[in-house]
This record gives sequence, C-alpha cells and structure tokens, in this order.
Amino acid sequence: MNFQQLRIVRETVRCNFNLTEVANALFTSQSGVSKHIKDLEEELGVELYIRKGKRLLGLTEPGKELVKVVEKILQETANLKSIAQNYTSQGVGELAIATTHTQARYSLPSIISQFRQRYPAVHLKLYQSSPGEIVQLLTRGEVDIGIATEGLEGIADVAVFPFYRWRHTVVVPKGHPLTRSKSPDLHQIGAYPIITYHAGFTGRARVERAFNQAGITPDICMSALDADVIKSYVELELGIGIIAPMAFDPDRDTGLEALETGQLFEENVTYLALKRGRVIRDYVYEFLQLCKADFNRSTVKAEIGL
Amino acid sequence: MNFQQLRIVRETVRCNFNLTEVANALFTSQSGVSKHIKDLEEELGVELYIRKGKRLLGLTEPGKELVKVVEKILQETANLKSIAQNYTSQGVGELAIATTHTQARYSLPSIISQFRQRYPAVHLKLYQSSPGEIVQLLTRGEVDIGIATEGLEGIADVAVFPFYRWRHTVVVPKGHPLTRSKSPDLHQIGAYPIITYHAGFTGRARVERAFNQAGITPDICMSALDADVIKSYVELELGIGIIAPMAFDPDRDTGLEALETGQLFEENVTYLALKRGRVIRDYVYEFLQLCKADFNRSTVKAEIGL
DNA sequence: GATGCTTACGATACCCGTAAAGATA
DNA sequence: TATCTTTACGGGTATCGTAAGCATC
Repeated sequence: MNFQQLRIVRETVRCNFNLTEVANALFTSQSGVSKHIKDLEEELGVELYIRKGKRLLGLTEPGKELVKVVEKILQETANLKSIAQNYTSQGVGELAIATTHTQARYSLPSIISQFRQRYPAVHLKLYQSSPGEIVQLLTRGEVDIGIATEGLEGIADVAVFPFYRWRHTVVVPKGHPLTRSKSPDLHQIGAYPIITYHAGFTGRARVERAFNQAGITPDICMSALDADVIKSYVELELGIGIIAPMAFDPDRDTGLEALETGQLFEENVTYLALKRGRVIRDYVYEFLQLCKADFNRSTVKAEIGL
Repeated sequence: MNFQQLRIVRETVRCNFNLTEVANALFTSQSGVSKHIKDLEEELGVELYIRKGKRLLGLTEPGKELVKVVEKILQETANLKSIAQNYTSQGVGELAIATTHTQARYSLPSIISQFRQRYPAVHLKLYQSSPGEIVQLLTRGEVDIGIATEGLEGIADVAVFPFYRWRHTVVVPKGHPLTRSKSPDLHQIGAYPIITYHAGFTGRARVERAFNQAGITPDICMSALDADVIKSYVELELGIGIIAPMAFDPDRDTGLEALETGQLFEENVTYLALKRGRVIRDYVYEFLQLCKADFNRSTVKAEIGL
C-alpha cells in the first residue's frame, strides 16, 4: 500500500470513477491508475468498485467504508505538512477562501486588507463560488475557509460559525413612489416587479418566505447572482431591488435609494465554515479573529475536532 | 513521504530513539532507517529529533506534534486492513487479548471456550502481562482487548468498560483457627501473616486500603503474581491468603477453606479495555458480548470513537 | 467511431542492504 | 573499545509512461 494508491482511490470518487480523468487530475497515466487500483484491491482482498465490464460504476459496500478511512489518512498527511509549515514558515503560505460574491465584494475587503498588512507573505486565493461549490471546495480540502449565508449548515464534515447577521433591504431608483411612504410594508413592495438574488444565494429563500407568509406572490421579474448586477437593472427602472444591506453604499450608488424596511424580512446569518479534522495554519486563526474579535482559537479547534 | 518513513518515526519513539533497534523491529537496515528519517525531515522542512552529535535523544516540539498525527495515520491504515478483512474473511483471523493471570486462569476460560466453538478459525493470542504491559500492548495496537482490574483507567487512548465486580476473599488452611469465627473482621485477619498479590496487581491496593482504614498494619509476609502461587504457600501454612474469589474452587482446592468475609474489602472492578480509534474485527464484538451480554456494539463503537 | 480500461514493455527512479568511516559513550 | 549513526555505492525492484489491444457507449 502506498499514498499514490490512496490518492487515486480518493480521486476516483471525485471524478465519478472516470480513470482517465483521475489520471489527469493527479498528473499521471491512466495505465498507472488502473494498475494501482488493481494492486490495492489485491492487497486488501476486496473489490472496491462495482464494475460493468471494464468500466467502473461506483463503490461496493466495503469500498464505501474504506474510502472514508482513505480520506482520513490523506487528510492527516496534509495535516502533517500544515503542522510542519506552522513551525518552519510562520506567516508564509497560502490562505484559500471560498465565498459568494456578496462577501467577496462587500464584507471581506476591509478584513482582507487588514490581513494582508499583517501577513504580507501569505498568498491569498479567493474563490468566488456558489454555496454548493463552496461546500465541495471545503470538503475536498482545497480551501481553508468557506463563507456564505446559505448551504453551509448540516454538512457532516463542515463546522460552521456565525459570522454576522443582517436583513435584506429594498433599493429603488431615486424618486421612486415608494420613497414617499415612511416605512413601506410587504404589500406595497410586492406591488412592484422585483429584482433579487438567484435561488440558493444570499438568503433568497428568506425573501420568498417573507412574501409567502404575508400571502403575497411577488413578481420576481429578474434574478441575478450579485447585487452589482441587480443594482444596475434597478437603476434602469426594470424593477425594485431586494439585496443585502452590505451591498448598498449611498455615496457610490447615487442613482438609488434604500428604503427603511425595518424587520420586514427574516434575519440572515452569514457563516464562516471550516473543514472538520483539517489542521489550518496559524494565520488562518488570525484571519478568523479579524472577522470576529471574539473568535477563540481553542474553541474553534474543539469544534473542528482537533 | 511514504509509509515506511512513518513506521520508522513511530518506531523511534517506541525504541527510545535507538535507530539500530528500530531497524531490527522493522526488519530493515540501520542505514535505511537513517536515510528515511533524513528524507522525511527534509520533506517536512522540520527537525523532528533533538540530536546530540549523531545520537537522537528525543522529539522536538514539532516532532511531538507530528508523531501524534503519524500514529493516527498508521492506525487508520491498520483499520483499512481490518475493515477489508471483516468483509473477506468473516470469522477468520486473530483475536489478541492481553490480561493478567487472574483473568486468564479463572474468568476467561469458559468465555474463550464458547468463543472457540463459535469461531474455530480465529487464532487466539493470549498475552499474560502486568497492567502496565497491557496498556502498552493496547496502545501499540498489538492486542484487541485488554482485561485487568488495575491500571487501565485514565489512559487517553484507551476506552474501558466494566466487566464484572468482585471483592477479595480470605483463604486459610483447612482447620485454621479463623474458620471457627462466623465472620472474622480485619483485626482478626490482620493478626496472621498474609500472602497476597504484588503491588499493582489484582486489586492489591484495595486490600491495603481496607487495613489502613481500620488502623491496622498487616504483616504481608509474601506477595506473588498469581493466586495459584499464593494458594500453594497458604497450604504450606506460611500465612493466610487474600485472593480474588474467582481463584478459589472448593472442589479443587481441597486443602483450603474460604472465609465468609462479606464486605470487608472494597469492591474491585475488572475492566475490558479497547484502543480508541482502532477498528476491530466483527468477532471481537462477539467476544465482548460473550463477556457481558448487554454489551452493545454501537455504544462500544461510539465509546472508542468510531 | 469515440471514449475508456487493461495489458505489455522498456526506462527511470527509488528503496534497500552491504560496507566503510566517523562519532559517541 | 564497543556501540551507534552517517555516508557512499551497487543491486534489485517498483513505479511510471508509452503504446497497443480491447471493451463499452
């Protein structure tokens, strides 16, 4: 048994059992991949894969159980390297963050600029992704931190920590009729076509829920991934926007106004997420503390199982 | 990085950093050991060992941290094999138990004979050891189960389960004066020279505690590892014996009598111990259930962290 | 016919073990 | 001096990649 064999097994799952793809992902040859799998199965005395002729279709029962252990082993070998680097290269390395547009554009810049000042030798890698992709990047161990408002909770290998809380706000073109009412309610808002986030992004579900509970079927005439796009179309008077408040800046967004919507919408929680069992570099803990001063290193460690 | 390197690192700790010994333990050459260590340190960029000239003396701080992870990795690779064998070779394999004389001789035979009937193809390996050795065998992963009354609690990587409870009994030569009193107390018993277990074995500490609390300094004229030896000397009238009740059989030990000592001594708990994180074969769970019918496989698994 | 897996084979690199030299107690 | 570690070097083996053959879709 060797590490290459284990890497290959892990990769087969990630590549949907396409060995050619596995070989490419691991920068090696198909033939080697094929042989390694055969060798490992022989050594363990178990067929790991369900086969149909020459094609692999999925994992057998023992295969499923074994892959879990294989992932643990590979995770721990990655941890060996992280631990070593924490000693040898303090403040040097990479910080990979996967997050949504909203965070990348509006909530992280100030934190990241602080972090860069403190750790100029840490290379920052910012993935901008959907919540689903963020989970995948996290569980694959390709990023250190995931940040999103949706889709991070309830994943077995992912630990989440509340980052901050917020409620959606309504933005309208300057001079829009709604600006005349002191604090418009959902019925008044629902009377206009609405532009907001795609389903599964940035608390979109909570926007819909608010209308549903008020018995209103809103006319969501457009949806977009990010507030920049939404704001552009609101300025073009195609509808009114419902966006995260972080995304509205009265100084910059001069063509728009934000309404006083109070608690019309449910509260959203934006989470920071870490992979359980993954050792992270010291500066990652520092980054977390920049996000939220009361982040305690030892409680974070306990939460992710270290 | 490869598994041999990790095995070597683990073994250096076990062999007190004597690389020659490591090489012998792993059936390889010193030179290879030396080189592997060097290579691994180079790859991780960290000195794992404190050196004095050419000799290794111990682990550095990063070394200590890394060895923990190395042990995890190697444990999980062993688990891979166990899991595979649970599928391929049901009821075939090895069951290694480390226990003290008392258990091996008196409490286990009936269980083991039942087990052998059920799993004739499982090779039994019975280590008879001191509690300290039992802990070592367990943590090194050389045995599946440890059984003892002493020294198993409070070890980080070892989970313990109460097996059964018992109190020491007093055995005397037939016709001994003490047999005349209905239920002798500690003062009466302490008047005679006593033969019992070595310190650290089979609840010896509780025997002493009982006398101490009664303000008596007993004359422990002999101590031995096991009840067979103790009983022999009691028969020779060198003293009276204080032994585990399992070790007295009125039919066989015809030269002796057991006194009615009621609750003179504190209760002892004999524990079954498993190594945390170690996957054990299905038949090991069956063995545990033979020991105690209410052993629940899933609670055991949870307790050992699987 | 295009894609994907296996087998065969040759080149390479890695790992091991012997042996010699140097260091430590 | 005896024990222990390092370094150097040669032999063997395992791994890798190319290429050909075959199965699957």
